[in-house]
Amino acid sequence: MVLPKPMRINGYKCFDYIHKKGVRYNSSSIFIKVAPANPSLINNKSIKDRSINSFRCAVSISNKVSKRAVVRNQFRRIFHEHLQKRLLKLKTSKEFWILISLRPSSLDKGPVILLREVDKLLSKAGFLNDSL
RNA sequence: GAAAGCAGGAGAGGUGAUCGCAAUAAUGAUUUAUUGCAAAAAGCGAUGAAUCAUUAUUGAGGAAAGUCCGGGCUCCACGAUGGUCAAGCUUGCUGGGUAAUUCCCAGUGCGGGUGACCGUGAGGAUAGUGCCACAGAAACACACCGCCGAUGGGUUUAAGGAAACUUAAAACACAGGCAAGGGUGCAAAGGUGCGGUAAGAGCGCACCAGCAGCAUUGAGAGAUGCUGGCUAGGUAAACCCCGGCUAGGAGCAAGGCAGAGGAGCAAAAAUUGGCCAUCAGCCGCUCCUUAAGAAAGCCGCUAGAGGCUCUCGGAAACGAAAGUCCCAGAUAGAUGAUUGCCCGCUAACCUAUUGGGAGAGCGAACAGAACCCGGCUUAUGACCUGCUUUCACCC
RNA sequence: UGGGGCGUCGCCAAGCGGUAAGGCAGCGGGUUUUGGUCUCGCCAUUCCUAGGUUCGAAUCCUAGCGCCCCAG
Repeated sequence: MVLPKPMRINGYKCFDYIHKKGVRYNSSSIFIKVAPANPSLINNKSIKDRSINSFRCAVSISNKVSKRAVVRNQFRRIFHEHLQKRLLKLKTSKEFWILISLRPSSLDKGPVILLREVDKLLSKAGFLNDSL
């Protein structure tokens, strides 16, 4: 299961903005960056006006995590499905952009452990107070 | 029955359901732009764009990979054609195939295998240069041990002679002859046998191997036969020589067009230019910058040296003709999750058997399109089909 | 996409056809009352992997694996 297009982040400039302005939360095999939304950077009209809820997410998996594209695709699908479960019903007053990035050490851990780490990091950022 | 060889097939076992993602199409709704009717507004209509909803269709591989070759396509540079030189090329037996190739098919020679069959970078080493460690006499022309003492000279002995001296006499081995044998080494100057000789040697002969010439045969690489004189190691994936081929540079991040800004020319003609190769027709035109750091304005962008079926030509690679089909186009990058039924396989253990375990479990390998094709290479669990070989047993 | 380079002992490395130098580290002995210093010795079965050329490859050729760098 993959997030629908309006919940993803598009374009080089958006990622550049998150990397510069976002607040970083670390754990052993994952880090996430959270930034308030900046819709002026999105030029694509088809996506700009639509917003299902107040989040946009991106999952970034480096070549160093695994050389094989199949493995990286599997990780991406697992993460997207998990994020859809957690964030689809949440609503906040502001819009936020979230970037989730895997470190190379995450290959050895199973997906269950990694998803727990994501939950921890999201609650650190202040989004998942109730669910935990 | 066992062990092999070759060729091919197919690649989450099949088929449904629910949810989800992407693209396209249709319908409807909303918003918006242009425009028509209308004096204007309201309203109605047309066209386009965006979003949402519903429905339908489609949605990765045999290697999508490595990016190792060859092209298509695009722009820049460039008068045309031919030749020479330089440069580059794993280009290098023959004939064919292909858009092209370092690819494919068929054959020749050589090598491997009992065989089916497999492999093959397969021009030139008297065009030249280099290298061949250690060992060994010597690594390209040499003599350590050894063999000989024909020929020349000498010493000693023997025989003859009174002596000088003489001798188809013997021994020694100085000059000399030899390269058979030993030893060295990956490799030592064609190999084996017989003759021959002082000893030897292609010195002579027979067979084998190699070279040259001739004949026959084949499209050719070659094959077969006869004759000849006996012939100077290896290495060119060392430099090189010969023959052949290539002709520039960049690469879809190519590039093109909307759009934006600036400058100039022209003001309904003419000229120039564009659509467009020409006529007609239409249009204000030209130049520069920009047109995001790869999508996020559009095109390029998926109809292609395309797939499938059948026929014909060919030994095959492949070619020709006909019919039929449309089969991914994303851009932080779409293919996933759950599950029903059928099908296939299965461990420990129990039992002692075409069994239970099993109304359970598993259905797995390599692996993810990014402008597109053809090839090569590499990765790949379990499986299916056909042909062939060897061995064993039975009839 | 295009181009360039490197893999040799635990680490740094030399060698580019003929027995794989050297330093650091490690281990053992000696010197010393002990430690350090000094000194002697040991330490590469496979030179990233697999084929090939060669009498003989770390070295030459081909294919693969891994790592790094440059250009836009």
